[in-house]
Amino acid sequence: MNRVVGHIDIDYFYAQVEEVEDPSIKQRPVLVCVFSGRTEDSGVVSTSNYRARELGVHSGMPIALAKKKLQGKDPALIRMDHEKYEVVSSRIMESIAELVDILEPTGIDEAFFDLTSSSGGDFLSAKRTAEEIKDSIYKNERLTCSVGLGRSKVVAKLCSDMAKPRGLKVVLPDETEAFLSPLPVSKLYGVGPKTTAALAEMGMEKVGEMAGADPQDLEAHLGRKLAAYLVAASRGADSEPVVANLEPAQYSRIVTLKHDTRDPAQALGELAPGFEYIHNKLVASGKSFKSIAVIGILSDLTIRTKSKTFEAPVADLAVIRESSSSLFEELSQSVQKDFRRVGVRVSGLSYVEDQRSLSDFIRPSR
DNA sequence: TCGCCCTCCTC
DNA sequence: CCATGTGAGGGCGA
Repeated sequence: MNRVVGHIDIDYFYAQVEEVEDPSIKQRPVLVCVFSGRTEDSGVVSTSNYRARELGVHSGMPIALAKKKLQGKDPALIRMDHEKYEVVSSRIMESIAELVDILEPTGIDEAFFDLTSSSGGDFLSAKRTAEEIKDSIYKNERLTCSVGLGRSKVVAKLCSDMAKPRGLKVVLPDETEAFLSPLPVSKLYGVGPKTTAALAEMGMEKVGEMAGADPQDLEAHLGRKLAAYLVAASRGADSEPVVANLEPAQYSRIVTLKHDTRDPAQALGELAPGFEYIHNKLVASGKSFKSIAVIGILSDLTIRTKSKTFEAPVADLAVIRESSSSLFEELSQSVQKDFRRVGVRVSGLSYVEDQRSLSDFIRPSR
């Protein structure tokens, strides 16, 4: 049977949530900003509405630069409120889950879903479900979203991307090759600037050119996994299943320092709330970690890490603090420049028997 | 397997 | 002049 895979993406999510909360800003450029706190306007634009985009603002743009572009345009600058968006997101995900076979959230505002068995492989039936999802989100939250349907994750994601804002695009199985072939390779999920450049060097700019490429050649330039993925994806034959309830593999926290420094004690001080945040995550999820890393982003924006792995899983706040301390000691001695940002990450997460909550025994899935 | 780095994703 | 924050995954040398 046909696989029927969907991808949903809420339009300019953070900014749209802010518009719903305060409709009076809707006609203005809306910028949801991450203020780093170094100077008044330091930080970046996380999301903006379409009015702002028309005026040249985009995600990742420094706030000061965005303000310059919007002089005289009466922009609304709003501080990002992650918890608020998290609450809205959870409600939406729960509502979608009721309408699909499998739901795989891949971010705060997007998810893959599988409709293969409920649609019986029929895209017309799946399309009706997709419309139902869109309608229910609009009815309940007043938020618009874009949805794509195709025979694989890569196709579904491309469709939702092309459908935005507020659209629905379906690519039927027998339309897939013709749909993919003329697209630039950079449109494919997982193909960023570096991979695009590498492919261009091999003479490949369109997806169709990869479908017929020599796998050995691709592998030599891009590595085994990526080569295999690209050949499959370019034919719309990527076979990654939609999987519900993916467990996080790591928790991390990075902060921007008030002032650049090489002093490990300073770095540690500003990161202290980060240690607690990670510890809370571990406790809440009932998990322990096996590896811990500290991350330093230097004044020239290069990234350095230092990590260690324990023989057995641990979860103590004191261990996080003390390991980070000694790792930062080592890292600061090996770098020539000051830290601009510092972070900590725990990985190799696992459940520890006596930390599991009762619900895990009542409901063995998880 | 570990440690480190690179690439990519989203907003 | 200014450049956030979170997480996944892969390559590669040791």
